[in-house]
Amino acid sequence: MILSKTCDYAMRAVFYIAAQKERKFIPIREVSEKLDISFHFLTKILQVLTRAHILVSFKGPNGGIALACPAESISLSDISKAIDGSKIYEECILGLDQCGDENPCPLHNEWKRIRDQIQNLFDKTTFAEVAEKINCGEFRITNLLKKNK
Amino acid sequence: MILSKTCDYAMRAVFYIAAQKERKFIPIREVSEKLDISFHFLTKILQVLTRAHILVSFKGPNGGIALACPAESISLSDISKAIDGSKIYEECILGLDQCGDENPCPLHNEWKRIRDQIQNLFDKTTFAEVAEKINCGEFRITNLLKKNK
DNA sequence: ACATTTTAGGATAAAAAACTCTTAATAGCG
DNA sequence: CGCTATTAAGAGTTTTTTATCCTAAAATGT
Repeated sequence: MILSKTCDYAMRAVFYIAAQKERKFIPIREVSEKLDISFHFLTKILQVLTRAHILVSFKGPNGGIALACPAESISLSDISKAIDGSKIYEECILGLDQCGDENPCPLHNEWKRIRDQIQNLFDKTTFAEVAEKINCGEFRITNLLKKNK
Repeated sequence: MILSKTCDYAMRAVFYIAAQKERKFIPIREVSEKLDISFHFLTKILQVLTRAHILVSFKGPNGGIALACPAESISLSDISKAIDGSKIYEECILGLDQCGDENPCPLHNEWKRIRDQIQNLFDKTTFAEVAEKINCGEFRITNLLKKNK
């Protein structure tokens, strides 16, 4: 798993919010129900994004959360870095410290190429693009199967 | 982290063994000391590889572990699958179930391309190649810094 | 002022991953 | 045979990640 589960939840939540163009504040409860993510846990995760100024929140009736800036200016890597940190973009695939062009592991050169592609994908993909894809209806951000309960 | 820490240890251990061309059975203790991995933990991990018939083991004096087949015929993905399973080659980056060409998530197409490259790298890279790289001395499989103790 | 809706945050629990320890089994050697 | 070197196996612990629960604080409408 390249992204933590926490980060997956965060991404999907922000996808959902971004896809609600017109609306202002979306209650976390609604997001949690639509995406089938534990409300309390999601609340916690989104607090991190609010503190990182990626989202803004508003308490009280008609409250909820909203993007802090236009979806065009938020990239996937903003979320991934806020939740999981930058390590996926820097880390050695074998977990070695200071693996770089100077002291490479045997897979460094090959892995670096792939890692850069991941970074490039996450950097260049904005939530505006993803929101459009979702709203065109051909892509989903929910599970097909409900969790076992 | 794309590979679990356990899998990283396994990879490095097999790298080490593969790099000892001439020798037969290498004691796990030696591997654990050279790579600075907990002996008992490494033992556990390598048992999995032995049960998967990637390694063979021999108890008693002059015992140890060795590759079960020539290093040319063991690929990185053999180890990764034995330890972590195949999920990294199949999983959705957002953690959604059944994300494929039929019910894609918004990142499916892009992620699939990258995931296939990872699979390709792991499938095509054999331990013979890596062993050669290690023996030529330009690549390392150990940490530079000792763990905090 | 009060009730309602909502986020914020702490405290805790459950599950998974990483690591440790102890004991058993096996093989070789004197 | 009995000693030693070595892996095998399994129980037990710690740490990290994921998830739940409860109470407080803020905003709104009446």
